[in-house]
This record gives sequence, structure tokens and C-alpha cells, in this order.
Amino acid sequence: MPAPVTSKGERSAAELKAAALRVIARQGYLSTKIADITAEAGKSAGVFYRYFTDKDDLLRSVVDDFAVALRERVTEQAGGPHALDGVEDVRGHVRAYWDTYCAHRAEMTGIYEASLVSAEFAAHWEGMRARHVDIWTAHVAEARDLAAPDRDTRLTALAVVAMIERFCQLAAPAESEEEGDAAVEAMTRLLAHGLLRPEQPN
Amino acid sequence: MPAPVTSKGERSAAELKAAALRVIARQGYLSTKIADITAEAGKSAGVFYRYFTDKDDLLRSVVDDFAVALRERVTEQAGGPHALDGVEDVRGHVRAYWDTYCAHRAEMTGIYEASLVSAEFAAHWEGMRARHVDIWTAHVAEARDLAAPDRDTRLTALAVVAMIERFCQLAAPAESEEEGDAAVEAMTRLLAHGLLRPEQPN
DNA sequence: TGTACATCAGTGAACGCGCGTTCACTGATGTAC
DNA sequence: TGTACATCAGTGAACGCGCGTTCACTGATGTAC
Repeated sequence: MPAPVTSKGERSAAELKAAALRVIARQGYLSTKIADITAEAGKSAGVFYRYFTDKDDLLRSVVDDFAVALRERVTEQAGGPHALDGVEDVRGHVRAYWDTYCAHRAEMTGIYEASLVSAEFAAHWEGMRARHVDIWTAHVAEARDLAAPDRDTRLTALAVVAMIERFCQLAAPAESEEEGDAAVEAMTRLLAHGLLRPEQPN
Repeated sequence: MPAPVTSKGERSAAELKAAALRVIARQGYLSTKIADITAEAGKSAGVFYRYFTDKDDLLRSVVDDFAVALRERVTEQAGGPHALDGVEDVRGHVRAYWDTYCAHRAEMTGIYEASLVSAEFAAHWEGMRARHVDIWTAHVAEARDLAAPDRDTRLTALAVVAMIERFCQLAAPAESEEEGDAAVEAMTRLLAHGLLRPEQPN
């Protein structure tokens, strides 16, 4: 990725990235053309290649910014919930994913759609999911009093992650903060207690 | 879509469809080129256009076959479970989706990936999901003793469908039938009872 | 049974569209003297 | 303060790649007489 040299150049690169996020949020990554991004930034097509080698390079750069923002966010709320010993902890995990998804919908969309076509981003997305599955696997094993997670535990964790991942794609962006709360609550209730009431026969 | 005239033509069109399903199952729809399909069928590129106008036309045709197969399958197992009054019914719904997903993975992949780029297939996929959400909404409302489903009920149903949809994408195809059973079981347990045990404090 | 003709499947080179990408150029900004 | 020069951002027309798509042609099959 060619680097900007002057402060004006840095601003332009940032403007292109910001424009890309807006376009991607609007029409998805795969449907976004280089010309869409430069037009959104109010520049001509050629300038794109002064700052990026191609579309994937820009996505990579945008995703790096995203990772930095995530790291800051994580250290901010240091020491979150670690044991799945109640609804509160489920809600905490769900809300964390929901909030970062809403705050970085374009980045998520970009990585996800690119993952369908590019091995590099497929690995990236799978890596993100694998980390979540590991976390949930540990929690599920703990809730079930298992010393080591068995296959069903890992499958359950995968199901949890699958639900959160896809539900956020479908329900975000919420129109209002209240709708976001309702979305988080629906996921939390379902994950914590399931659909059936305990007193019902199975 | 240009129609084949002779019986040999019909066979060729069917071979192209079958080849397309194999290629799509292997490398996805978006990454599949017309030449990949004709090569897989052992034919030259030009013949494709004798039977289909373009890639989406072939997908449409393949999806029509799929819809026919689905209708037959549904009428076969006539009168499935209609009330969500137990784990059995949850399992039944989950298994039905899992089985058809595994049996028609290429078609599902095709519609899904095309939906990211084509409005037509986006509508198709959303329509399929909407039908499932309606079914689950009714069941969740019943399980909660609600006369009419409220917003949380619909969100819960969406979460259920999101989980099934994505989990099947990730876990299918299973290596063995036993792995398939385990997958269905993991989804069923999670949906029916959730992660936490009733006796634990919430 | 053989021959002529029509029809359609199939070939693969050639064409052309929609992009991504380049490039010669302009204009703005900053620096040296 | 003014002038000359260097550097970089930015332009947009032109280029070219990777496909999808077409088309003139071949070969196979079936039909009429």
C-alpha cells in the first residue's frame, strides 16, 4: 500500500477509507466498485491508487483501523464477565458483539463478503469466529460441569456463535437504541433459557 | 432460457445443471465461472448458451428443480408437527431444515451467495427465511401463551431462524450421518432448553 | 438400402463489455535563495 | 517579497485484462424418397 507523504495526503487517504465505509454500509462490499468509493469521496478514480494497491488493500487497511479500535474498547472495559454463571453474563457477551457489530457494520460486512471470494479474508473471518467459539465452548463446558469440552459442547458453542453472527447481520442496524436493546434481550433469553419452559414435559 | 429440442439436448441441459451443482458445492457460486461449469460437464464453453441465457438463468432453473423436489418431500411426510409443545417438535423442525440443507447444499449456497449481489435472489432468500420466521413466530407465541405475537416473539423467532440458517451453512456437510445427528441434537438442545439450567439463579 | 437434405448439438476462436489500472499531465503547496 | 524549482495531490482519458457472449463452422442424427 503506497503511503501518503504529506498531511494533506494522509487526510485524503482517511477520506477514502471513510467514504468506503459509507458505500459498503449502503451497498455491500462485493457490489462496491473503486469508482463508487472515489465518487463518494468527491475525487476522481485515479487517485485511489496513490494510497491503495486495490480494493482488498483498502479493506485490509480499514480492518486494521477496526482492530485498533477494538483493542482500545477491550482495554477500556477491562475484566468483563468470565464465567457463564447467569443470564447477566450471557447478556454481557451478546451485547458486546451487538455493539461492536453496530459500531463497525461496514467493516464486518466487508470482511464477511470478501471471505466468500478471497481466501485471505475467509481465514480472517474464520479466525474471529474461532475465537468466539473457544470462549463459548469454555463457558458451556463450565455450565455443564465438564472438565474438558466434548464434541456436543463445541457444537453447542458453534450454534451460539452462529446465532449471534447471523442475527446481528440481519437485525443491525437497529432503527433506535430501544430496538437494539430488544434485539439483545431476545438473543439473551433464547440462549439462556431456550424456547420451552422448564415445567413443560419433554 | 432457450429450451433443448431433442432428448439428447435435454440430457445435455441436465448434465450442465448437475455439473453446476458439483462445481458450486466445491467452490461456491460467486467464484464459479461459466467455463468451470462447461469444463466440469466435459463440454466447450459455447454450448452453455444453447440452454441458458446466463449464470443466473441456470441458477434459476436449478432452483426450480429444487422447489419441485421440496414440494414432493413435503407432501411425502404429510402432516408434520404443528405445535411447539415439546423437544420432539423442535427437533423435527431442526432436522427438516438440516436434511434439506444437506441434500441441496449447492442450491442453498447458490441462492445465498447470489442474494448478496442480485436483488432477485435476495428476495428469494428473504422469502424463504420469512416463511420460516412466520412458522417459528407462531410456535413461540403458542409456547408463551400469547394470543398475538409481540415484537419480542418475532425477534426470538428471527434468532431461531438465524441460528439454524448459519449453523447449517457452517456444519454441513457433515462427514457422517452420526455427525449430522450430533449437529441436530446440539441445535435442538440449545433451542429447547438454552444454556443455563433451570435450578441455577438468574 | 442408399442418397440427399434438414435439424440440432457441439466447437473454439473471436469479439466486446465492464471494470480495474495506468499514465501523461495540471495545479497546488512548500522550500531555497 | 519575489522568483525558480521540486514535490506531491489530483485529473480523466486511454489502456488492457478477464471474463461473458457470439458466431461461423463441423459433425452427428434423424427423416423423406
